[in-house]
Amino acid sequence: MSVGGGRQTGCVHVVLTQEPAATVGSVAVPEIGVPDGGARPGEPRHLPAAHLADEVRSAPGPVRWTWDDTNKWYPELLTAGVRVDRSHDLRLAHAILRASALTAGTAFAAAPRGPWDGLVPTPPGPTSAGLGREPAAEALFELEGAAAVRRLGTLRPGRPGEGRPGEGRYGEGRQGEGEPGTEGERPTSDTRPGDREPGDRLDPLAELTAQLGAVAASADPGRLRLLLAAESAGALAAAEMHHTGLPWRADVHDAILTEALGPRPRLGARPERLEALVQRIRDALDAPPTLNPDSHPDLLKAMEYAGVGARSLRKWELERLDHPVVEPLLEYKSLYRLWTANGWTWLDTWAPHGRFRMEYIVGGVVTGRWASSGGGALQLPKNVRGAVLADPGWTFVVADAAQLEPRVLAGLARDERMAAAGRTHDGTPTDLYAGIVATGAVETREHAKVGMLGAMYGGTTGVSAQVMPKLAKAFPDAIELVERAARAGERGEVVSTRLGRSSPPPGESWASVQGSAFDEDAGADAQSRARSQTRAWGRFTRNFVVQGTAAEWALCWVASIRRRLWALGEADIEPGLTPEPFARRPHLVYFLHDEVVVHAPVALADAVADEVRAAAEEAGRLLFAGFPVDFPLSVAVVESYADAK
DNA sequence: ACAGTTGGCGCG
DNA sequence: AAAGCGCGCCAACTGT
Repeated sequence: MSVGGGRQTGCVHVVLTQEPAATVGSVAVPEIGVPDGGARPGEPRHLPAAHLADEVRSAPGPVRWTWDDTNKWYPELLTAGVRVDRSHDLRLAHAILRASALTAGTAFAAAPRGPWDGLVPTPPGPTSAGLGREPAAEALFELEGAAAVRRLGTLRPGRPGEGRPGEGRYGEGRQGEGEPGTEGERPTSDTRPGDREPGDRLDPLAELTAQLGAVAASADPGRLRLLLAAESAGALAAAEMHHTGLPWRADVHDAILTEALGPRPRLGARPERLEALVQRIRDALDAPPTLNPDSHPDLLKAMEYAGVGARSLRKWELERLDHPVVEPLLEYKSLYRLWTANGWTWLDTWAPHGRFRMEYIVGGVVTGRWASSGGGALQLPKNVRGAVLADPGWTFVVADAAQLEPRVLAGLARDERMAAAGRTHDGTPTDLYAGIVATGAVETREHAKVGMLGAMYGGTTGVSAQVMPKLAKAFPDAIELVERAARAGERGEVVSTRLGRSSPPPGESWASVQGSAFDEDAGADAQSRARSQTRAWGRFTRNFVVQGTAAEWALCWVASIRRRLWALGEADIEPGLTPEPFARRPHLVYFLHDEVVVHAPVALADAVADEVRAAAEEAGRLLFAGFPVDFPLSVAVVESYADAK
């Protein structure tokens, strides 16, 4: 493939652009950080969409495939059995670079809103949008060009269980900048469909050039470069996990449900175990058969009438009461949750053919964590994890980072004492909370844990508040870092993670609430509202630096695991249900903030475990080079996810 | 009839 | 013990 004049040693960007006539043009520019800093595009080549997989497969050297949105391109390539090694997701990179404090003052940050601002993520899975596979798509491309691409990006193949939850999450257009800052409001964005002009068109090459310029001009190009590479690698991993899916045994899931709830009921009916509990609840409350336990107002009224003395239905509050209704009600709530959130309907909708194909939204959380849409990929309850069973001849390597956030805090603050608490005298990594106890700072592991959580979340009450001063004395650097982040947030300032992802500014209504508190005639309630809002934002920024940096560690970890697993090569094994290009290779199947699950041929399990550990060390080095903080994992090789930990 | 909010709980 | 961070999802409820 002729990738143009920018080709040097190392990695080039190849920019994929959707052309109006359903062709794919590719353009090459020098990699980030070439001496002149400029982008020198090669001649664009136009080729039929159907040829792209071959193009990628036969790329002669290291290429960073650069595209507007990973999910518009990669699913089709995976379906064709082609894996991409490196990528640059312009949408994700744009969002980071626009907000980062490291690029403040660059032309990129100062530019007015454009078509790349607030793009709505494309859902995963092969769709008509990327490569124009479907005839209808091609026709539209010819008619309307890029505008049609965007519209088609919102279409998706039908699924079992139409009208599935979360459908409205994806859509045309862009997201607004968001106006966070009203009381209790989180800094997430609202969709503002329709505010893109019809003539707007994404120009990936121009955007890449602008992004490379912003990185080069930033306060720390190295960190941003790492962040963008990790974010994009995460997008590849997420698309691959959707492609392969998480092994899911419907028969085992059904057995779990039947055991807990009774046999699957006819549509619209309660399972028999739930029905029996409803009877017990009604009896205990002396309530009529019309009492609907799913209606909070109804139930609270009936409980008040029966003199139970509950003012809410929260589990922890019910547990404190002494009344015959408590036990059946708590059990009902728990089983009801299983039934509605992860019952037979969920199984049919999300894991119909031996795989749960989760939809991750990379960068979907302000802190940089992944979000998910539909299926609740990040909330898989422990009681159904037994259905996650490896294919015959395969096994799972499950790994999670031990005490990730406090260790990240130690690294961020370069707190040598806290880092040292995470290992024994001979340097072996150990339980960080036990290590904190060993320093004499606090008395019990539970105190160490609650204290650290309080420090990172902004806890102000209970044990957490009691222990904090002790921690501050023993680990002044770490505590100082989160306290400073909190104070910055209270002043309305932006804070940043290790690699340069920055928190959103508080927003206009925040300022107006603050302003009204300073009025001459400000009432006490206005002042207290402002104060409470200020503190809430401080807790947000306090947590942002830790949670966000932990997310960066996890991104680097996943990126490294992904690369290392591929390097392990193929095993001599029956593919099972896993599609190419992973049919005979170990591959990531699940990611949960600080935990991964790798589906691996049994013969490779030990090698996989080694690579996962090596990847954790690599992630630590990438973020905190030269600072001695460890990121130990607990690793288990198991047939069932339920058996991990 | 439909969209947005609320209370509650699942996960880290 | 039950609040301090970040989410998604459900059903019921509220607003239009």
